[in-house]
Amino acid sequence: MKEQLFALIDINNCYVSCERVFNPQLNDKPVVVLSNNDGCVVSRSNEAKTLNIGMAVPWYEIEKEAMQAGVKVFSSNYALYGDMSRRFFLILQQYFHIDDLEPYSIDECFIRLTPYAKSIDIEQYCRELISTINQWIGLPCCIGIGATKTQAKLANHFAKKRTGFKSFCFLPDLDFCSYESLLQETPVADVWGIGRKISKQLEDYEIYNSYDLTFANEHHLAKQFSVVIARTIRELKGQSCIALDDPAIPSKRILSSRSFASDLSDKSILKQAVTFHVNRTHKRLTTQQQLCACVHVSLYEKIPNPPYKKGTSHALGLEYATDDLLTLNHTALKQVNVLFKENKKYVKVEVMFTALSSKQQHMHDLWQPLQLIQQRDDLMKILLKMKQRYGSDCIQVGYHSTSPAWQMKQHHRSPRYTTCWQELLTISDSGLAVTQNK
DNA sequence: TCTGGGGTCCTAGGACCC
DNA sequence: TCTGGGGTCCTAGGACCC
Repeated sequence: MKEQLFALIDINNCYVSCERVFNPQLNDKPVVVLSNNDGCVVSRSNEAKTLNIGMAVPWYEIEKEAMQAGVKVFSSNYALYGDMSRRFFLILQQYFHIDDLEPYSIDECFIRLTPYAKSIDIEQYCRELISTINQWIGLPCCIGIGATKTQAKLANHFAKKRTGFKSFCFLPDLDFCSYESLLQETPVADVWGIGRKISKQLEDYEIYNSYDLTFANEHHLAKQFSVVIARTIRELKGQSCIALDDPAIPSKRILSSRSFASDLSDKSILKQAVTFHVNRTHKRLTTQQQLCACVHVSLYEKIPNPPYKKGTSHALGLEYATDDLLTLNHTALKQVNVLFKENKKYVKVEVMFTALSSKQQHMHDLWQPLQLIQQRDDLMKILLKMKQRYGSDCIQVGYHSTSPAWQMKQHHRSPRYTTCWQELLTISDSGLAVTQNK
């Protein structure tokens, strides 16, 4: 198999770096940016890191000490970060074809490098990119390159932490001994996909660093944990298992949530909050041109011990997938009535839409993406496409059993029947879903 | 009338990421 | 007294279908 190459580029200490662009006096000073409601630390400058200010630390825990140490603190300004991020991705598009880019977060992007490997000097090209980004929008970046996405992540980690690399690390160029010793010096929790819980549990298997994990028994660990860890091991060894995502594929879930500044127990205010979140979620739903199949509402109540809140949720499937705001809001509010309890203190509310396209994920490979077919012409187009793809004249037709009308499933389920291509020409019913006969 | 296997769909919850 | 706000994927288990 042909060797693949992935790069990961990201902005160093993104939010802090954005603040510094507009306030150069912050350079060389310890700076932190806080999350919503100034809850916890979400970005730190290197100077703040050396003061041992951890990521995601609750601000109230360190506020006093940090202020004494002269740390500059900012509430997050997502409009600013979003705008800087947009410029960052625009520059990337000048260097790589858009199909070779997978924006991974507001400040990170995976790049498919394989097509460029032969025609360019990769190191020179990447260093030029880093310097362009710095010159044009003032943001510092690092690039890591590996044969897999997990390796690229790791390489980016090295590029950032090891000054010797000077912001650029090309793993395939390292000799095996250097790679081995870097792996040994990297705690297993720093591997992409291995979090706090799993890394702790891995100690029972005498796996402490990335090297231990790379050469661990994949099948054994897969049994103990899940297939995810087996995939990570293969990726560490250079066997690519995680492909570049297609950014055109819309999200499966869209959610909006927020903690309240203070807890509340008034049902009508809670309903207002839910409506607010329905509005936000609905905006993203329509931007992505999706339909909502199911509305989930979660209310979080206050509890005395960490994590200080506990959620109860309720989901309601819609009879028809829709993007109608009034219907969605009505559905969400109904659930507040179900969930709400008098005398409880609520601290957070969440509204989530399951988008229609997620239904496709659960369907058999041979299912044509679920569509409600209103027009006979549309039906014919789909059937033609299926005929081309599967080369079959035999097609199964029925109301789809995964109609979003879960509550009314019994009413909507109809026997599927097998028919032939010619017969279908006479069908003009609406609300049909179509599948190839197995 | 009873039993069972194979499969799907859905929920809840856990772990991870930034 | 104070602990973001998005997302993803995976698993287990119950209900249901043929």
